[in-house]
Amino acid sequence: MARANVIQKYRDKGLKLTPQRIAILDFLDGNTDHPSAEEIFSGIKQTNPTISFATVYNTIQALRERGELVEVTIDPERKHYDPNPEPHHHLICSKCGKIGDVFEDFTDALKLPQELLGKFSVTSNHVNFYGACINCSKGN
Amino acid sequence: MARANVIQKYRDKGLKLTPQRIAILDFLDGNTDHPSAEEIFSGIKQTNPTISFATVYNTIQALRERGELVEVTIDPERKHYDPNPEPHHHLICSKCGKIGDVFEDFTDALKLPQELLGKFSVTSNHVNFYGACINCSKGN
DNA sequence: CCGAAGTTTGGAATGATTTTTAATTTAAAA
DNA sequence: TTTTAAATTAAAAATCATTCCAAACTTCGG
Ligand SMILES: [Mn+2]
Ligand SMILES: [Mn+2]
Ligand SMILES: [Zn+2]
Ligand SMILES: [Zn+2]
Repeated sequence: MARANVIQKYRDKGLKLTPQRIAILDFLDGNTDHPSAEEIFSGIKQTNPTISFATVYNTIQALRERGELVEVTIDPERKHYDPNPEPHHHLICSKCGKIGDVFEDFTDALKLPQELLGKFSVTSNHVNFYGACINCSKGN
Repeated sequence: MARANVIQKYRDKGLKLTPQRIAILDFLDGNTDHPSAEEIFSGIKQTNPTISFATVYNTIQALRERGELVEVTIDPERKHYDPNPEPHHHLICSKCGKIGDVFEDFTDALKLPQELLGKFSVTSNHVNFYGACINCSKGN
């Protein structure tokens, strides 16, 4: 998305747009790396050397409240963030930790077994695929 | 499993069996609640008032190294632990946070889309089902 | 029993994340 | 523009789960 459009989009959502926020939005726009807060912070710091962690966390929260950013709970060490709020699944490389996307709806296949049908009503599902990314498969 | 058998099982794995460890093993044996470290700690403290958090974490680690306990990374706030190391999937109640088990192998249904086949080699998968447990559905 | 090796403990340290603070900046209305 | 309330910022402090540490204590084989 063009930067001007990104800015317009968030202005419409009632976000006051500061240079730091624009840098964060810019960094996240189209980003499929599932960065952690720290990774967002250091990515931004290159162009905004004075940005603080609080600003990163504040903005993460503002975006989450507006449904524009999703917390990804896959890495036991830290939270990661996904600027794509569409439901999708993830690949996790057990070697390098890289998180990739899988856009496919498995809902039809993911039926609960009989004995659980009356005990839990499912509203959504999320699949994690563990294995090795191509990079880590090669250098094995 | 009978307590004597549990003890034998871990002795065979080279674990020195202290009263604290036995209490933890006892607490975990057959437990399907996916407790956090804190929940293990307070569950044990009733009968072992002097136990420390470090012991709980030490034992968690010892059991994990022996493949007897699995870290569950579902709750963004804290780690949970599952004494069932068999591959299986989870139900997460979005209301009360309760984590339940789903014993069913969806592997055949969970094929990566064409374009990812050459980019990632999957070794395992894990499905999280989100929704409402029967308790939370009723009191809705 | 003895002793080596492993374990427990309480407290301190760590690391990610959140909250607080006081000063600054902004949006939006006049 | 000017005003003003609300939002934002950077830095510091607080929080919370988890890990580390050094000293005291157990376990278990011999
Ligand atoms: Mn994603
Ligand atoms: Mn389970
Ligand atoms: Zn990799
Ligand atoms: Zn529930």
